[in-house]
Amino acid sequence: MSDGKLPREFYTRRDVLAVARALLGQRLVVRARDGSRVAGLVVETEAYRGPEDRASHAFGGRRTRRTEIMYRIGGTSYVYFVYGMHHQFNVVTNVEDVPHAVLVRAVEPLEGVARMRRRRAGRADRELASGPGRLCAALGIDRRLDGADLLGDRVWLEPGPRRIRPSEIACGPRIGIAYAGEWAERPWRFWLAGSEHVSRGDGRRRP
DNA sequence: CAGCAGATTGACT
DNA sequence: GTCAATCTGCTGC
Repeated sequence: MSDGKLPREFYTRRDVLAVARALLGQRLVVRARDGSRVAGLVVETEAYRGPEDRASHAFGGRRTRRTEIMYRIGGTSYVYFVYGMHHQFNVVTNVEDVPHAVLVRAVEPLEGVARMRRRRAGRADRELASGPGRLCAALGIDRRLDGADLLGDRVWLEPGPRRIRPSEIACGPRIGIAYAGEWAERPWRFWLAGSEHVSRGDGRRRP
């Protein structure tokens, strides 16, 4: 296995915050039904550190059919369905049995843009994948990809086109987890400062 | 097995 | 800024 995919060691690092930062600027690729590629540059992520993180689905070591995937080895895809209509794509990190994961919240369209425009009919390009539900719709990610190996051939990450400097990375509180108390305040959301493709979770929060 | 809230989005006041 | 859509998984009766 020596193609351009990010290696297993990228995902099995013990620090999920480091992986959340390192994912910025990488290329998320989904293989379409006809074998062609649809891909985007990761511009926004959030770290979830179960079992201690109250905002994580794996808080308290919760282990159900849905969360079971989070306990797999780093480099596994965790896709779940929320609000009755949206999918969310996560990257499982750390070693087996440690339920850490990174939610990919936004990507900048790179390949298969015509297909994304079709799937997201009527949206401006900067809104094609600027949100966790939007990027799943644009890239064609659904629960069929839950549990997929990110070193396999259905969905994976490749090194991005350029190196990201630490100074380009902004951080702030995670979105939509107000119920998580003090955990909601932790600055575990990361994005490429200045990107026009980050989610509106940004501007929408706080006065 | 009913009720409810959710790692959101888009339409509308 | 407000709110419905829509359904799964979890919780509790």
